[in-house]
Amino acid sequence: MRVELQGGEGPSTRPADRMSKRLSCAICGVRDRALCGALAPEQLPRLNRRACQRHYQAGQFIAAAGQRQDWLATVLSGVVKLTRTMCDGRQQIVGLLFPSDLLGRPFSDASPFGAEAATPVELCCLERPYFEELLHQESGMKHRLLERTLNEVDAAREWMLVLGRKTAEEKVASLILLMAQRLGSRNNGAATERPVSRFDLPLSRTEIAEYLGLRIETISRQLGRLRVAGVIDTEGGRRLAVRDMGKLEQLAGKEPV
Amino acid sequence: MRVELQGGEGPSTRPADRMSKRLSCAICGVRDRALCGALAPEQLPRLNRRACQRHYQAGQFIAAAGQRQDWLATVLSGVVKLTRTMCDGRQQIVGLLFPSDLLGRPFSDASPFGAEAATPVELCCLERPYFEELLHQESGMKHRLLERTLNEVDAAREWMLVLGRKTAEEKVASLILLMAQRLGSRNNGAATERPVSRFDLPLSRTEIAEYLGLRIETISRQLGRLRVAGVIDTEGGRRLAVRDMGKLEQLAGKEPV
DNA sequence: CGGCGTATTGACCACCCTCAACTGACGTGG
DNA sequence: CCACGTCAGTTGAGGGTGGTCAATACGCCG
Repeated sequence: MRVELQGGEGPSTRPADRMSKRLSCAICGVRDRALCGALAPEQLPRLNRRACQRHYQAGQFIAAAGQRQDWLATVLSGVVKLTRTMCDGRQQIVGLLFPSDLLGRPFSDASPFGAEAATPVELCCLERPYFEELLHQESGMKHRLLERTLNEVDAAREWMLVLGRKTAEEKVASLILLMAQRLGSRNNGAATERPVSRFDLPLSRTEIAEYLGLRIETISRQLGRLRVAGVIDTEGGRRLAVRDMGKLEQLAGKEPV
Repeated sequence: MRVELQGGEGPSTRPADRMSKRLSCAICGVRDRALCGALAPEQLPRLNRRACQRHYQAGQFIAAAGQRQDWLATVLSGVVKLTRTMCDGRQQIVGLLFPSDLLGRPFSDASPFGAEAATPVELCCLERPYFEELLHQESGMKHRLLERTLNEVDAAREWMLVLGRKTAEEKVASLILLMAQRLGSRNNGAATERPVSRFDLPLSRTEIAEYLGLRIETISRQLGRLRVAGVIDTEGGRRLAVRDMGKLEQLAGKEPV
């Protein structure tokens, strides 16, 4: 198989599909941060033609655990949760994907984890064989994937500390902090942004509990405690405002150094 | 910087260092599984000259969290634990490295995790700049690293289920199962081997507790329960024998499918 | 308004933590 | 040779955090 990508066709000769505007890499909001940001602008039109957009409603399944998945995707908008379920129904959220993150397990047909839309989600999908061939030809893209994956290992291990050693209060505080960091104003997903102090939680109480290894009632109680302590404000079910970021970090058990 | 690797010098012309035998890639027991297994045999002598072996006793620190680490290494023998510590002393083991695993965080000076020898450890070290340059030149090696890192993400996420959702008994059973899988007879570290039913735990009770998010007393009690249930035998502190592997898997909450 | 799903609050309790004492192996030194 | 200290592991008693079950409140929509 040979992926043709170099022969950048001239401008304004793109195929006459009506959806091309919605798929255009040129105006893609996450390209600079996604894997495809490693490609040169001339390569985009061809990539564009192989990409296909998919939409999911909140709660919809994107991929089942252990199932064969014949495409991979970049998250364009929304939040995707990766889950692991035991046979008796106990479930753990093992990761969250934000815009620009890659969904899918390269070089392996089936992932042991399920993927589910936590909010409405837009994906930009590529067929698996095409995607993997692209990786082999574009070493810059492969390098980006490697860096991303290394960061994900670090993040997963960091979360192991949360799950294994923190109290319920620290867990909830850690989650709020994580959300405040990743839900940057417009550039959702960037980790380096300054934390935002007012946002909608992309997860229900049940999902928060599944991410923190707690029960839903415990989440409610701890959020209540944080509210009466003046650390946060909760307005309705999902709207949340951080009143005292320093205190929140302290409660999350963040290292001083 | 240009890493010279291709010019394979002829046989029997190797430099007259007295330690070369102990460093020889030719007789290295983990090469086929380690990153350097992606290199052609002709490339080994030069790699050999840049590699340096280090030894650690059990309990010795290899790298401190947040500290700059100017080399990376392949684990030749022994078990390395990766730890994350909170300012009040609570500690979580976030990963274990077995022979052939890579120690260190490529493309980033400092890792947020500490590395400590759980058993006596032998490392095969390369300077960071040399290692990273090698990765750029040898795409096969880079690809191996990518696959390895993807597997590590999966393993870390799998462990998040253990930490977040399993009971103490299931946690201990899961750990024994993990050890039985990774401590293969001679090829320590290979994940695909059939589980071995008799081995020495590479971790103390305290370390097991730190890996499972439990207390040392709970470990003792759960091991006791597994022993009276006839699932395992404990002979002295660390020697352990699995009497009923099926029951152990069941207790670990392993999915049937 | 009534029905439904999600979130909150309360009462009770179990699992695991905490603290403490004890055992056994090992090494040192009188 | 045994006394002694140390360290890792075991065992026991009691308590606290978070789980469980149930009732209630709230938001959404027909």
